[in-house]
Amino acid sequence: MEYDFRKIEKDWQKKWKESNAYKVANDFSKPKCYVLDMFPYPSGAGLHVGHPLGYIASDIYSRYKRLKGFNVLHPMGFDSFGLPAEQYALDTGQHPAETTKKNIATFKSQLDNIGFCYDWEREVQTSDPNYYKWTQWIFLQLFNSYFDKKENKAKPIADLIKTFETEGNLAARSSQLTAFSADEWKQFDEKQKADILMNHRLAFCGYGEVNWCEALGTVLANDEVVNGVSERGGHPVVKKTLRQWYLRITDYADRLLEGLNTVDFSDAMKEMQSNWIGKSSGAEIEFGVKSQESGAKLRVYTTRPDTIFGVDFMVIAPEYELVEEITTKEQQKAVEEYITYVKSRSERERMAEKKISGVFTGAYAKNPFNGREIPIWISEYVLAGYGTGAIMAVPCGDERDLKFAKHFNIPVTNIIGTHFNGEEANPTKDAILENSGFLDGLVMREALEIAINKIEELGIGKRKVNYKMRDAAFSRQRYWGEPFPITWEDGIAKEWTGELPLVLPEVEKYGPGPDGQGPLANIPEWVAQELETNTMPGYAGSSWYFLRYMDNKNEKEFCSRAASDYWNQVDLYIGGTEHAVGHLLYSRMWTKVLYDLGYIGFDEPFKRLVNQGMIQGSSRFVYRVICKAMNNDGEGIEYNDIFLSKAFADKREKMESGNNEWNEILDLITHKLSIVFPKKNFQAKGFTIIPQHVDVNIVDGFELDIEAFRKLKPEFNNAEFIYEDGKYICGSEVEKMSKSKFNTVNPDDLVAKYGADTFRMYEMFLGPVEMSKPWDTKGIEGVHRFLKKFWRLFADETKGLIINDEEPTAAELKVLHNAIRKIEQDTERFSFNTGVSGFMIVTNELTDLKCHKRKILEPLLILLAPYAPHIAAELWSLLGNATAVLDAAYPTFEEKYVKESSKAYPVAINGKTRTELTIALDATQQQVEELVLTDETVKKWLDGKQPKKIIYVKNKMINIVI
RNA sequence: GCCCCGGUGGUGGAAUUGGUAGACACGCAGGACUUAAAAUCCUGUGACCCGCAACGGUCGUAACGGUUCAACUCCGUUCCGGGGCACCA
Repeated sequence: MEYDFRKIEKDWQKKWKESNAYKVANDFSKPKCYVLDMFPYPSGAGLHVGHPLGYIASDIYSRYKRLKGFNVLHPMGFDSFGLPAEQYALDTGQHPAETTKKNIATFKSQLDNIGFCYDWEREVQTSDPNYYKWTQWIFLQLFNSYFDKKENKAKPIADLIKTFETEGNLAARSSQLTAFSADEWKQFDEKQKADILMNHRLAFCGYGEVNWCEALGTVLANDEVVNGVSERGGHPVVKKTLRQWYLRITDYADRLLEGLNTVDFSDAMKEMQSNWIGKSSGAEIEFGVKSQESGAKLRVYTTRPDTIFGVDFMVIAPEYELVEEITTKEQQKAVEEYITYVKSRSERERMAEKKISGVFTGAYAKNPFNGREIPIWISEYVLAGYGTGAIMAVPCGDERDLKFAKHFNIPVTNIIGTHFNGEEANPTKDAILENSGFLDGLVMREALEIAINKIEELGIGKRKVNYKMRDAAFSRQRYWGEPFPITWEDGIAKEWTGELPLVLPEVEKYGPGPDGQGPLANIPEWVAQELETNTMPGYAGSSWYFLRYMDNKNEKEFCSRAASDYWNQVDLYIGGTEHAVGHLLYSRMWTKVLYDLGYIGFDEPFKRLVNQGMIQGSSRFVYRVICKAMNNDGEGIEYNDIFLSKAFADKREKMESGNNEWNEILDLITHKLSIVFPKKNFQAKGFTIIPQHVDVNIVDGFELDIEAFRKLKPEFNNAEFIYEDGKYICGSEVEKMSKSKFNTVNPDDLVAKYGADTFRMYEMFLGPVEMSKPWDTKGIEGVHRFLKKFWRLFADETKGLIINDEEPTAAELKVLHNAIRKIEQDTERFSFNTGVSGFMIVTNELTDLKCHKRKILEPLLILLAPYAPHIAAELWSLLGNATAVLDAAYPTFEEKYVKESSKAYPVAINGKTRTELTIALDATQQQVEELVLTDETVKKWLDGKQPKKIIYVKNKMINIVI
């Protein structure tokens, strides 16, 4: 009776499907547990071994919770709108809906293969009109709401209109919005009113810069732009301003920050989010510009108004509105050239640039306190979207400013005395100010407040809280996304009056529309209805999908209140850190809005978040040689079907024409040429080595399977290989797992070879779920061996079942209960790798004890069921159980079976362990000291001396200080 | 550049709260079983030194420095790898 995993797994998957074993009911009588994975984008490459890492972890946890009596919601779906499908459509003409459908089918079959406990009845797909109907509906809620600063929450825009009608916009006096009275509001025409309301809507329209590629006639995503040119075709890319939709997430900045205190995310994650929000306090200060009689003012934001006397220059963003106005004639050309240069640069490049660049405008600002003239510069490191787009540079206190000053020979004022050495800027707040007018002699920390007060008093600026976070751009000039249920009449955006969903129309081609508009602008009927031609971005659908799973068939609501009250927050959310500041912030914001508007009863979506590490690919390379050769008859060829093993290719750095390494390779090539062209007598003259990715699936460790290689690439049927030690060794590199790098490993292949249970446990055994690591299939055998060994506790090849009903011994009970404790703890704390090793240990121990007792093995089966559900189900039923192991009761750990009365303590001398002593657990300090001093090893180390101190930590260790 | 994470034997990793570094596996080496292979089982396996022995010694958790009776764990500096930086998802 062998462990026939192929048959067992197929049978059980079939049984589970037929019996609806994973159906989740909205059974409100049971305690609930909501376990969620970040749903995947169904890419054409299918699932690779990196995807299931988190899915297996959550599956184990879900099954574990079910055994513990919870009603567990553990759904799966697809984030099926997105750029790759659209690009594929552009390339091949296939409708994204078609390819997406195919890809989803592949993903689902791959997922089912691994034996996950999803209730597919609850699946959601963001590109399904029945789903995006509600995405559009929520968008309209955002569009029809504003953020009430007083109540610190979203409210219907109708409320705001009422306020305008009765009190006008008096509150606006303290902000940058225009103030008006109730009467004035009533006088405004429709367009004026609409424009004002647009300044308050949570989803609003504005203008923003995009990566524009003229040659492709389209807007490009950041990762489609490489070094200022388009990734496809290498065309120039510039900034272009287009009308865009935004979400007013900045209004939620404070609540997003505060909410972090109520959720169980890692400190790193919380830190990333709060850094992204970037709350800072300081002041906005206005500086007069010298050359401007018009009274143009330069408004800067600074967190350090205390350093105002140390300002040696100003830097404004190249996009700053006053650039043209203040630039002097002499500097005009230089400024224009610089701005042209900056236009070709992405924001990322601008921030990452180490090289200092900038240009002087010729204009000077005036320090409002001492009248000092300060040169105004333009530099790319100041971004228009941050603060006011202008900074005051204080080189003695800021490294970046100091480098800039040094580079352009701008004299540096020292206001912090000895705290500044002229070499390195010092951002201290503890220095006593010098050269600082009325602030002289004050500690900076205190000067800060005094400076702000003075600035406000003089009316040259005001206290200001600033956020680094910007409002979220919420539109794309693309096809494959949710259409906005918005129409434009006379420049006024209005809610579309039809019945949702507003279905994405068919298009003939997926290319861009006119003037940088999306493909929808090519459809006459669409344009005729004055419908918005932008579509929503990828994160629209993913910002609320966790709510739809709760009640995915509901046609009347996005989710019934009863369902969301019951399932409530996601108890455990698993996904990668790459979503730290995108998806996780947007979904938190949407949840808060839905809560504010009374649609759900909680304002944080995810109670606990676990970040799974990324499984990287371990790529393999072959080194192709392109060589030139000649023979004595003057015949010359270029030949490129020779591959060098790694050891030779590694020498290429050292190679120079004519040196030893070079000649060695030439000889090897010449030899190979004599095999390919037997009578020609070619002599290799020169060569280049080109590393090429090779499919990792035909490489064993580092050794290339040449037969498989020839089979896979018939064009290399006659290729020659230069071996080392009789093998062809490949190069390797750790990279992202991707089809284009030929380093993807398909779980299907591993499941076919070792079974789903082995695959699941191996992925967990690889290491902590949170850690990133390159994939390596080596080692899976060990896990497979373990499952076979586990099987042999129950069944013998020849004798069949070997289970008996004898009473367990104390030793056996101890082994079992140690395992219960370890595995339960490890599962709870998400340490699945040590959990797996716990199973290995208990199996090894029971094998050594030759234990085949039902009373020991049956509880063990329940422990294993979440990790390896198929083998557990099979053995469970072989033991004669009529019920499903899925709903068995989790075994309870009992202390009494594992209790010890003594412990083998490590005894250290000066911190180094020298021996071991077994001592009763309830021993006192004095007893231990006496005992320790009689020990031979200790005596030897003491060498007759008296110990200075004996440290005894109960249940831990003993340390003798000499 | 900025923010976050990581670095432990030949390899993946363990050490949960500062308390025996290397659990559990892989690989490798040797052995048993077998006509043979597969499968399975047993033994050894961080480096170095001494030695008849070892339940003997020294070193060792990226590097350097610090705190402590005690540091993989805490602090500081540096190096390397990964993720994010607002239109990939």
